[in-house]
Amino acid sequence: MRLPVSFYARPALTVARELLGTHLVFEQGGRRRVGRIVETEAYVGGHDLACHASKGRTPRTEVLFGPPGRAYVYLIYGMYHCFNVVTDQEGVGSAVLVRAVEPVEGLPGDVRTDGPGRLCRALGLTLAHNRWDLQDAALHLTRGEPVPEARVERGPRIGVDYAGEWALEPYRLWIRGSQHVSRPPVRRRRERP
DNA sequence: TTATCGATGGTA
DNA sequence: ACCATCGATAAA
Repeated sequence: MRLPVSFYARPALTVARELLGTHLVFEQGGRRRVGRIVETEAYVGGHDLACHASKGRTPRTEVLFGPPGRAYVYLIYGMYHCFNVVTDQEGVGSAVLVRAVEPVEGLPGDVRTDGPGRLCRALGLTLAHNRWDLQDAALHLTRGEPVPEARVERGPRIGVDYAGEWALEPYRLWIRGSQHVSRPPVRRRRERP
């Protein structure tokens, strides 16, 4: 049930695809929160100028080069967190950013989990969870209903314009039609009251 | 509806 | 100085 290390020990783009539909589980203070992953982004290695690993090995990026199946959580704009899973072989600085989940368990029905910052806030993920092993009973991923290829949509990654050509690569993946994807490609029409 | 702007702190 | 974001506000 829990995704094994072999799941993560593949190229980031492959993991980003396979992560769609899986469940992100985080337990803290006796509270269990679960979200179904509906949107991801692959950061494929040190040669990928959008990937933090392109800055080289630093105290912050070291975890990206470490063994697969660990959490990479960082602080962005001083107030939000982004949750990634480290992928590929040890020595390859790559990861997959989880950009949105659909509430499954332990989350108020009205809480927003679309967007990397919002989902971390909703689940309670912070810098304290950086470098955690994703085999941890309190933080891991589990299998979900497989998502057929026809339901997978791809496009450029968000917020990485500084990365030049790399910003154009279609490394953002999401489940077509999900109401929980951040910045839907087809502008969500307002529900009629 | 889209566009702009500022909060806020780790990292280098 | 920069930043893999968000939410408030303004403009239209």
